[in-house]
Amino acid sequence: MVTKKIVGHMKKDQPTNSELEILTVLWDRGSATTREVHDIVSQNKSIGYTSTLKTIQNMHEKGMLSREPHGQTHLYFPAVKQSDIQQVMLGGFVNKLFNGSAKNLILQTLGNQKPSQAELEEIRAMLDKLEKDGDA
Amino acid sequence: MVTKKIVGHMKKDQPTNSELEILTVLWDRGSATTREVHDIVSQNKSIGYTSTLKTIQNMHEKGMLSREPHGQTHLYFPAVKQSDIQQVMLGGFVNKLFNGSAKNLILQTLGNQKPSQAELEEIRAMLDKLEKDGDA
DNA sequence: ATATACCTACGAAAAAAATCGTAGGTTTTC
DNA sequence: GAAAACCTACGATTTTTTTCGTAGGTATAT
Repeated sequence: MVTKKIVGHMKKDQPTNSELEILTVLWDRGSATTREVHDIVSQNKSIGYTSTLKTIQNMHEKGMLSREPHGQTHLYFPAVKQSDIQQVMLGGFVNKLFNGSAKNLILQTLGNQKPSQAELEEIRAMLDKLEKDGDA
Repeated sequence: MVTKKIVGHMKKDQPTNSELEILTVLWDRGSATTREVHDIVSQNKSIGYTSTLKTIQNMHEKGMLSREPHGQTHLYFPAVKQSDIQQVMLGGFVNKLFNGSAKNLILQTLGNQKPSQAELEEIRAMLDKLEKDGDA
C-alpha cells in the first residue's frame, strides 16, 4: 500500500484549482453537501455532478475535508483553515512572482487595483500597528 | 490545422509553473540561451536539458518568447512584460483566494511576512500617493 | 578525418489534474 | 410497487503539464 508518510508536521499540500473552488464554498458556508457544492460551482463552469463528487471524495481522502453521514448523503466540512491555505499559497506566490518580496507584491497590488479610501485607511492602520509593535 | 484564434486582444495565457521559472530567468537577465536558462533552473531541480529546451520551444511557439539565431544556437528574450504577467496572475490570485479583495490580500500579507521598517515606509509612501491622487 | 561535445527539432512517454460513465443502492412520487 | 429522482463509489477517460529519448546537424579538439 502506498500512502503519504505522516511526519509530525506534514507539509500542507497546496490545493489544486478545482479543490480551491470547493474549499471556497465550504469556507463560505461552513458545511455543505455535494449537491450544494455542485450547484454553486456549476454556476461558473459546465461540469457534471460526478466530477464534483469525485473531487470532493479525493479531498476527503487526502484529509482536506471531513464529513458526517447525514441520511443518505454526506455533509462536508473544510478540514484546513482558510488563513493557513492563504498563507501557504501567498508565500509560494510571492516567491514565484515577486522574488520573495512581500513589499513588491503589495506595491504592485496597490498600483493595480486601486483600493477605496476606506480600504486605504484600513491598510494604514495595519501599518501603524506593525510599526508600533516593531518599536517595542 | 488548429491554432488559437486571434481576436483583437487575445487573452494572455497564464504561464504554467515551468514557464514561469524560465520567464523569471529571462526577465532577470534580459536574454539567455537555452543552455544558460537550463544551467540556472537545474540548480533547483533535477531536469534534463531537452526538457528545458522543449518548454522554451513551446513558449516561443506560443509567442511568449522571441528569439534571435546566434551562431548555432538561439538567444531568447521574454516577449511578455513582467509587470503584465504579475498583474494578470495577481488578479486571478486575489479572486481565487481573497474573494476579489486586494485589501484582504494586503492585510494578510502584512500580517504574515512582517516587512522591515524601511519597507513599511515605502508602502506608507505609496498609500500617501494614492490618497492624494484620489482627492484630486 | 574521426571522436567528442555541443546544438535544434520533434514525437512520445510520464505525471498530474480534471472530467465523466456506469453500477448499485435509497428515497420519493404517483 | 413501479418509475423517477436522488445518492455514493470507483474505475476509466480526457486534458494539461512536465519530462525525456532519439535523430540529425555543426563546431571543436586531437
